[in-house]
Amino acid sequence: MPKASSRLDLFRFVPFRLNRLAAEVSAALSGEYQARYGLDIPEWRVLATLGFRNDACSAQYIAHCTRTHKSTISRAVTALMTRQLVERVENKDDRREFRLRMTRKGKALYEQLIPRLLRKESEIMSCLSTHEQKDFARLLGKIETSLDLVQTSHEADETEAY
Amino acid sequence: MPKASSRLDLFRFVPFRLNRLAAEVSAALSGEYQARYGLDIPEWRVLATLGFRNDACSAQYIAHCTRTHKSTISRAVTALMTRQLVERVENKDDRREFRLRMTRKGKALYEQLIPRLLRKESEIMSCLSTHEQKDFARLLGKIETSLDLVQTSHEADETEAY
DNA sequence: CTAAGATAGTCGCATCTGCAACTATCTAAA
DNA sequence: TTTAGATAGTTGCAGATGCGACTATCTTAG
Repeated sequence: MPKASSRLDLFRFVPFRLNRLAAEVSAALSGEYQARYGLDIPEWRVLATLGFRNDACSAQYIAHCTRTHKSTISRAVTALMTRQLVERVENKDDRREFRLRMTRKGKALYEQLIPRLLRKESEIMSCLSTHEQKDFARLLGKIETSLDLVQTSHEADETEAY
Repeated sequence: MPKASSRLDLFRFVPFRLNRLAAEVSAALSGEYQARYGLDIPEWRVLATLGFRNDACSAQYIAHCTRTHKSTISRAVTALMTRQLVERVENKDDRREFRLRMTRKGKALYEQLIPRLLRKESEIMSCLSTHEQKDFARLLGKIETSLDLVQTSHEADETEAY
């Protein structure tokens, strides 16, 4: 019996579709944070993390929970400090690390940026009904969990412990 | 009335989740095509396109339908030709372009690789039930359509026309 | 206390990839 | 036919980013 020749339709192949979709969505959003505010993705991730946790945290923590390499975060923090959007203070309890927080200027930018990004996200997702959006988020969540991508609050506490 | 302070939870923000998930899934697959066969993503996309369309096609066509920059495809094709996995022939009707196709060696590699990649995809998606997998694909498709990411067969014909 | 190993952050290096300029070729319009 | 503009593909360049080495600091075991 001859071996059936395998074929793979790239357009039905989930890894390819995720890559392409992620790239396209990022491009759609970059107009907001990049063109308008001169931020790249790692810089935006730093601000987003600092803004959500209304609290100073370390570069390492941001790297962990955004799954971004620490050198990338390091460079993003440097750039943000140069622009005086973020500042850091020594941690007396562990002098290896710094506590990062947004400056007043950084917070102002953040407050301007967030509604724009949320609006863009809504636009992109508006092709799905409310129910479908919830479903999509739920399914994404299941895949994330199975790939161990989900940062539990417990892990966050551990990383944050000092 | 004071303006409500906006916050954005990165872990619920779909663009971030898509980026992270796509990166993780790519990393999971790279063991198959990269570590085992020394292919990078653009090279794999070229092979996938040539393999699915059992037919010679141009670099430009591959760039269009995989949404990859033509310079990236050009370099991938060069690398694949060096390894004798792909060959190209002049198109007499349009001497600007070349018709690309896999060599026997390229097809052999492709035939080995496909089942591995499909198995990996299945593994990753196995955290969803069959019904959920279909649902996920359907929702992805709706988003892709609304972002105009879907290559219709009509467009394919147009691009392919010569 | 000391030594070995872990961790935070920085930086040089190599790689990847998008942009834009360039050549060659084709198409269409005057 | 000539010329302007479009298209296929290549390549130099620059920016982004992952890796690994490095320093400084902390932790833990003996």
